[in-house]
Amino acid sequence: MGVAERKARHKTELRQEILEAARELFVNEGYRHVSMRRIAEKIEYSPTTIYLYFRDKEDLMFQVCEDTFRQLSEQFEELHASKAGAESVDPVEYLRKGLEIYVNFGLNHPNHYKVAFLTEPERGQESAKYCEADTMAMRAFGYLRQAVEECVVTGQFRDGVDTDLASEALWAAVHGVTALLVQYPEFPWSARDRLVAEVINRMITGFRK
Amino acid sequence: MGVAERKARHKTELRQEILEAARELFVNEGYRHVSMRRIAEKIEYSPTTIYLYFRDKEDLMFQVCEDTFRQLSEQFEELHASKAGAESVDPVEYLRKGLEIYVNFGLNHPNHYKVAFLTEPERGQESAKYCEADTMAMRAFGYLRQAVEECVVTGQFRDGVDTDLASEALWAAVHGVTALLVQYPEFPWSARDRLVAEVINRMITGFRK
DNA sequence: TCTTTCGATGAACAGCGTTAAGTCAAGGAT
DNA sequence: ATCCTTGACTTAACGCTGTTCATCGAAAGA
Repeated sequence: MGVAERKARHKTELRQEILEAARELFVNEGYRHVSMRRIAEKIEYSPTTIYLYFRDKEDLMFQVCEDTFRQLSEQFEELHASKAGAESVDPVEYLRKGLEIYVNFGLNHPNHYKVAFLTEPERGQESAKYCEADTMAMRAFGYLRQAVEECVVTGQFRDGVDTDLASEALWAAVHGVTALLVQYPEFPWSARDRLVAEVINRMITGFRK
Repeated sequence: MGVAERKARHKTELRQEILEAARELFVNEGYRHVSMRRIAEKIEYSPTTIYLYFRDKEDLMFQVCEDTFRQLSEQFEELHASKAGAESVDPVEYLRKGLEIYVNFGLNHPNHYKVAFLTEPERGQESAKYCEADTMAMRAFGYLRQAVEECVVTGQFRDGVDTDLASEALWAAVHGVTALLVQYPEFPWSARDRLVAEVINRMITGFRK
């Protein structure tokens, strides 16, 4: 009964092919400027075929972003793993590195970041789709929260710092600088590195004892 | 020769009517979900008439946002004026109030905020349109910078704080929290007020002596 | 060989932003 | 009073869009 398996394999392959074509177009041209017909053309299938694999255009983009944010999670995991190897790591420095990874990830994948966080969602669809517990973006947020908690329990942070509140505030801050740099690259910002470091450092200083 | 004047008056009236209809639709339903045809229907004119008054849909939205951000500038001016009346004002508290005004403005005009800062711009058009020097948004940023400078020159901030860098960093932080709250209102954030205050307070603490 | 299954498609729908050509009333000129 | 011009406005259309539905056709099972 290898037939069903071969078919299934082909199905997942085609699905992957669609995802890759869509990713390339979305990343280079942005969500709004890519049509289903162009994606179909790129993979040399009919536009309707895509709908056999993805509910609609938004779902397709969501899956593309999931793949990308999986990479972000993996970078966090690498960081986590490197900590296990080292002798002893300053929890605050660990947190700082995580925040830097986050911002750099956004700067290196601007269109994914735009779509995931800077695109007006379709009406009626929950805007919080990317925020649901089982998404890659939320998994990444989990790493951030963990790093913050480490700072709290080891007494690096001031008394009374709430882990959840602090995590959200830090996320908001790094999201802010990432979003502005990604969306308005032409704006005469101070040097990117300096600005990113400034946001991260000032926030951390605000929390640190 | 009152004829030309009457015509000109009628023209500006109709222009205003279009702006108001567009504002209501955009604010209630979001940029992407409002069509030129629906705006035209609302004002009981043909869709093409709108193009006699605005270059295209994006230009129309830009003008709507300019009107709204003018309100933000006015709120900053009010704050500035209230300072002139008072005996002596702590520059840091003045800055904090400005930041709070900014965030609350975004939370009170979520769709304007989305369009101005969270909408993927059309291809080929400069994304930095809202960032050009003569826009209302940039005028508002000028107020922020001024408030930061006041903190720097009165010695409220740590040594070596760069006014431009600090202004951008603060803007990034408040933009971040505003953007996340506006875009993902369903996310189980900590209480809005607390989160906003956390971001602002930690940043200010990071700068303050 | 006949039937069923199901992935893929062509044609179509309703809507979009935008443009070119045309209409028609009002104002100025003779 | 008639003609001409101006210009605000509309009608019709173009080339798109995302999406759906009925249909086709090849491969698998009976």
